[in-house]
Formats: sequence, structure tokens, C-alpha cells
Amino acid sequence: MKNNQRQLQKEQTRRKILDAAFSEFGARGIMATRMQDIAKAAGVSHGTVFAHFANYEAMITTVIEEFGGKMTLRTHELACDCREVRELLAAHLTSIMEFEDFYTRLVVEARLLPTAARDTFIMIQSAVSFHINQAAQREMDAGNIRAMPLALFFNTWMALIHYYLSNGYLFAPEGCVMKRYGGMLLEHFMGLARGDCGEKETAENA
Amino acid sequence: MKNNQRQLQKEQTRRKILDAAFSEFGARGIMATRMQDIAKAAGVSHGTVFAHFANYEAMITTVIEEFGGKMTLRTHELACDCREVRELLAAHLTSIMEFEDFYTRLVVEARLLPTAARDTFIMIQSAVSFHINQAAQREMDAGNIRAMPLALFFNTWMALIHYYLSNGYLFAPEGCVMKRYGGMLLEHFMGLARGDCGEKETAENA
Amino acid sequence: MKNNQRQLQKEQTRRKILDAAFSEFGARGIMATRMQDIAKAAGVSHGTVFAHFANYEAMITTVIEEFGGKMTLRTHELACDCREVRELLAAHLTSIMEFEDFYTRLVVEARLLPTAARDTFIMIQSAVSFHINQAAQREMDAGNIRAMPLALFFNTWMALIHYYLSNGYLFAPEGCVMKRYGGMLLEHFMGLARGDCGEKETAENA
Amino acid sequence: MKNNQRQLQKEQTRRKILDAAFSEFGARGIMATRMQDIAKAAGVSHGTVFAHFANYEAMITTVIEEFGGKMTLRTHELACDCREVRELLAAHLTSIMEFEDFYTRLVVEARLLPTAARDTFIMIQSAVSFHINQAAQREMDAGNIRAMPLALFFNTWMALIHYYLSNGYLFAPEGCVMKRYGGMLLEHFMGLARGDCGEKETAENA
DNA sequence: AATGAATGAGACTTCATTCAT
DNA sequence: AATGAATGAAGTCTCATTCAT
Repeated sequence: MKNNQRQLQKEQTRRKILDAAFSEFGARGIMATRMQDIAKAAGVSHGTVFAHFANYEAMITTVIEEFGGKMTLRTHELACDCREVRELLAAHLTSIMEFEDFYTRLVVEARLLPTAARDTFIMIQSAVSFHINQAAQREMDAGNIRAMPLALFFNTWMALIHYYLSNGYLFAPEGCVMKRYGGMLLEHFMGLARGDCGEKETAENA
Repeated sequence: MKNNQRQLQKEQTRRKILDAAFSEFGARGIMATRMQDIAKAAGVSHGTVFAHFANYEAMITTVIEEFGGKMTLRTHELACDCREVRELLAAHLTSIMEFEDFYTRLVVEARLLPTAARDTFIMIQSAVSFHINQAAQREMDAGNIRAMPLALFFNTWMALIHYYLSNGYLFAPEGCVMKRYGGMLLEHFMGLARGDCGEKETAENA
Repeated sequence: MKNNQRQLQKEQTRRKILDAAFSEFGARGIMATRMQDIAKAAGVSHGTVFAHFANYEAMITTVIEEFGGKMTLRTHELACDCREVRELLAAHLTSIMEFEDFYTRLVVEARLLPTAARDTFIMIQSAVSFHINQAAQREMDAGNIRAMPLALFFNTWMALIHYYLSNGYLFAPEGCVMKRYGGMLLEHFMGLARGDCGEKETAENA
Repeated sequence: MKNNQRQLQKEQTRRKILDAAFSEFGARGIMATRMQDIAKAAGVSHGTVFAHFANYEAMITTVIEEFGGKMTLRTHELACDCREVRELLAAHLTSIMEFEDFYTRLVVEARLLPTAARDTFIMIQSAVSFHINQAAQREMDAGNIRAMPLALFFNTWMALIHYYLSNGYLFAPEGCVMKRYGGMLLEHFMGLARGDCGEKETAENA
């Protein structure tokens, strides 16, 4: 139908806006990005953004939801083949690295975002938590990692990741903190979790 | 002399403004506090704030520097009597609890603050790090805690604390996250650090 | 021919738009109705309205002209069988009641409308005035109503009607002011016009 | 005190804004006047208007309240010495003539104003109604005017006045409808009210 | 030194109108 | 002829900063 052509056109514009917003959010920060910035980056007029999103809040919530969906999906995908916690955490790192700039902004500004947007961020974490907790429980049962409340296990991991992302400008001023520190963080965390003074790890790998 | 009188007056006003700002920052958030809010809370006129601080940025930087100094000093004080890491971390928690609202805002908004303010935040952490690292090194040498890079030891601790502060609205919606979770976090972290599967801790306490 | 088919189609669309506009104007108010509202109510696209009317002003002027024609026609129809002023005024009330919502909006917003639209409103009143004045003159000559300038007779009647319509939200918050007060206003006005201290009226009705 | 000087300054600015608004409202219409227009007319910056009035609605409500107070006061003053309805209505006309432009805008736009502003307009009318009804009752009792519900008496008078004001552009395109038609309307209305076919009036005046 | 009224740049949002399909 | 996405002018409102007193 003719509609398809228009529909496509509109969808493309929406895409352009969302992509521009995603990119601007990553580059400038979420709350520091103005509707004008997005419009300009998307190459559309100021009013067009409002033709696609009712208001500022709806716009950023949508971007975060979109991103959240993508990230959650990616996490699920990566988690599918993972039986061990270690693999899972590695997958988690991978999925973060794919969107590091944006994800970092999310971590940094989460508390300042409109509630709807913040809730979405929480849901992303819940999805991750589900997979990780499951695997962690298994390995605790198997005695591979120290017994501890699952929540603490998960929170410690998230805390480490978020800390390094938040302070990325110190650890890796050129960006890409996870590329540089991700592996190290994973080893460190696994070491702590196993409580093996780092020996076991080596032994196991041997 | 009259000059002295005036000087004193001025200093008092400055004090009122700084205290008001500190309090408002804790209550409303740093970036969410307007110059007007500070002036009103200080009981001075809007313009007076600008008589003491060149601009918004200078104002918040000064407050954070002041706070940083106070917090660092407190950390030193508390650290003085501490020989063991565990005591030191407990002291760190104590000093945070004394300023929890403001410190949390700092953690949450750090990345969005003017560079000068951010740098101050970094210095606070350096002061803490100095003491903790020293003690940690001692205990690692003594074999009380697992060997690991000092930076990782410190960062893991900070990450945990900041994670709980940042997400305080989830963990303790009524506020005072550290009062509620501080002790638990300390045990958890020490457990990880000792790598003792939680056994040693119990033994020690007995 | 195909041309005829198209012409017909076009005319039908135009009809839908005009009817929708009439209805929306009555419901929301004239100036408060946006082009979008009309398009949606008509079940056509936003742009279609502009294919039929050069701009907003042309659109509302046309609606009012159309309505004016209809109302004038109706007034003539109803006036045909009326010999007495009283009957005529009753007919006037009837014709107003048929379009009360829209007519009220017209009364309320007349002064704010584009000149062309306003002129149409004046013409409606002229048509009514023609009939009423004629009958009023007859009855004044016959001594049934007090002698007074015809214009004053007419204006007083219109003033009363418009006042009650304009303030309908006070007199009859549920709407339909004329259904509720029309009869009363007619009696009141006739009483004033006859100058009979209300006696005659009662006698007549008996 | 020094405060007085500033207070005065501020009050003057507020006055300038209110006067400018009053004048612009009269000239352009109330809803057609933008904050910018008022600022420009008052010779102050855009932001200054918002320093004095929280928002658009507060601004126009204040102007109408101010005006309403003035008008009500004037009505009371003029009503004080009036024993007869006729004098009272004349006084009412006088008070309207003093603010004809603005009052006409109020009449014309009343239904479209924010509720608070509209309520104020209603209160103005209530004040007038109080005096008029009182006098009318007396004269009805005395048999000087026809017996009729007070509300109808009052509404008929208001209707006439508002009708002529609303349609002033037809009756007196150069403005000042009431100066030109006020006296005539008063005679006409009194004639209707007395129900004396105009004879009594002449006799009485003789 | 303190005041607080005034300023104006800048952000969001609405909606009549245009135009490519 | 109909569509509806895109446009951009215009309006409200906020708040850091200035400046006369």
C-alpha cells in the first residue's frame, strides 16, 4: 500500500531521532541534552521531535526503554549458553561494552532521571540479576563460590562495575573503561567470590 | 576597630551561606538547588550570595571543598586510633554517616559537577584511601587478608559503599542507608577480603 | 463520468468537515477548536482540511456562514406562519434551541472572530430583526404593545436572549438554558413590551 | 528606612505593569494580550513581569481583581447617595463609562477567561446587583415600577448594557457607546420597568 | 557589605500551514 | 483529491547574574 511508504518514512525519522538521542545522551549526558540538540543531531526540525514524542520526559523514557530492551535481550542471548557464573559475568561485561557510553550515563544520572526512566533502568538490572543469581546459587551449592546472600553477590558485582564506569574518566580518560578493566574486574571479583586467595583460580585453569 | 567588626560580620554571613548551601544540597540535591534556595535558607538576600561567591560554580565548589576538608579531617581523626583495617572501615562508615545526605548527593551527582568540584570529591577519596591502603598493606603482609592490589581492595570497598548510597532509595526509602546496612556491608566486605568463607570472622568475634 | 464522481467525493468530504467543525465548535468553543480536532472529528486527515479551506480563518468563516444561512432560513420558515410578535419570538427561541450550543459559542466569541465571521453573525441577526420588527410595528400600531423605537424593542429582546445564553453556565450549568428559561424570558419580555404590569398576560393565558 | 525607597520602587514597577496591562487589555483584548506586550507597554523587561506575577493567569486575575475592586468601590460610592433606582442605574452607567474599554473586554471575553478571573467578574456584578435590587424592591413596593422578580429586573438591565457594549463596534464605531447611548438606554429601561408607556415618565419629570 | 528588583538568554511546547507522495 | 509528516514562529516560564541604592 501507499501507506507503507509513509509509514516507513515516519519510522525512519523516529529512528533517526532515537538514534540521535541515544548518541547525544551518550556524548553529552542525558539531562544535559536539550531537545534542540537531539533535533539538530537527527537533522530534523525542532517541532518534529515533538511530533514523535509528547514531551521531553516521554522522549528520554522511550530511549531508555528501547536501550533497556536491547540490553536485556542481549543479556538473555549471551546468558543462554552460559552455565557458569564466570561466563555470565563475562557476557554481562560484553553487553555493557557494546553500549558503554550510554550505559555509563544511565548509571551516573539514574537518580536524577524522571521516575519512569529510572524504573526502566531498574528493570534492566533485574533482568541481569535474574540470570546471575540463578547461576550463582548453583555454584554456591556446588561449593565453587563462597556462600553468601545472593543479593550481596549481585550487588557487589554491580557495585564494582558501576564504580569503574562512574569513575571511568579517572581510570581510562580516553574512554572504554570496560575494555581496559573489565577482564581484571572479573578476575578480581571471582577471586573474592571463591575466597581462594587467587590460588584456586590458577590451579583450576591449569 | 570598625574594620574588624565588618570583617567579622562578613565572615559570619559567608558562614551562614555555606552552611545553608550544605544543608540544601543534602536535602534537594546539588544541581537541583537554586541560588534562591540557598539565600532563603541562609536568611540573606539573593544578591548577597553573589557578594561572597563570584558565581554558581564557585559557590558549589567552595561548599564541596569545605565539606571535603571537614570530611578528610574527620577521617584522619578517626583513623588515628585505628590499627586494623576493620576499625578503619568502621571509622570511614562513621564519618560518612555523619554527613550521609550530602555525601550521597556528592556520589550521585559527582560526574555532573563542575570540574573543580569533582576534583575535590576525588581528593576526599584519596585521603581515605591513604589510611585504608596503609592498614590493608599491613594486614595483607600479616596474612590476615587476601593478597590483592591495594587499589582493588580500596575500590571494591568504595564501590560497595557508593552503590548502597546511590541506590539508597531502593534499599532504605526512609533514608539512612548506612545506619541500616553499614554493619552488614562491613562484615560482607571483610569476609570477602579475608577469603575465609565467613568462618574466621565468627571465630574472631567469639 | 469520472469527473462527476470525483466532484461528488470532494463535496462529501467538504460536507463532513463542515459538519464536524460545526459540532466541535459547539462542543469546545470556536477559537478553542484546533484544525486537528476538526480533522479527527470529520474522520479525515489533517491536511485534507487545508485542501478544502485556504486557512483557519476561511474555515471558520465558512462554517459560520453556512450556519448563518441555515439559521436564517429556519427563521424565515418559522416566521412565515407567525402573525403576532409573541409567536415570532417563540419561533426565534425555537430556532435558537435547535442550535443552542453553536449559537451560544457564536454569541460568546463573536467579538473575537475574524471580521468576515463576525459580519455573518450580524446578518443572522438582521434576518431575525426583519421579521420581528415588522410584526412589532403592526402590534404597536394596534396598541398591543407599547410604542417604542423598533430597534430598542429588538435589541432588548436580543440582549435578554444573549445574556442568558452567555451566562448559561450560571443559570443552567447542565446546559440547555433556553429550554429552561426560554418561556420565562418570553413572558417577561412580553410583559415589559405590553407595559401591562403583568395583568394582561395572566388574563390572556386564562 | 532604606526599605521604603526600594519598596516604593517595586510598587511603582508593579503599578506600571498593572496599568500597562489594564491599558493593553482595553486596547487589544484580554486574551489577545501577551506577556511581551505588557512588558513592552510597561517599559520593563520580559522577566520583570514574572518577578511580579507568578504566571499569565495570576497576572490577568490580578488586573481584573484590581479593576473589580475599583469598580465596586466606585459603585458603592455612587450608590451611597442614591435613593431611587433611576439614580442608581445612572451611577452604574457612570462607573462603567470611567472604564468602558476594559469593562467591555471583560464582558466580551468573560466566558473565555480563567476561572479565577471569571469569578472576579461575577463578584463585580454581585456588588452592583446588591444595590440595584435593594432600590428596585423599594420602588416596586411603592408601586413606582412594575412588580417582577428582582433577578429579572437586574438581568434585563445588565443584558441591555452588555449588549450595547458588546456590539459597540456597530452602534458607535468610534468607541464610547455608553456616552452616546447610556442615557437613552436608561430612559428606555425605566420606561419598560414602569410599564407606563412612556407617559408617566414625562409626567413625573414635569 | 548587603539588598533585591530587574534583566534576558534559553528551555519546553503548541499548532497553523506546507509539501512530497 | 487526500494524506500526514515535517516545519518553525510564537508564546510561557525559569533562573543565574547584574547593578543601583
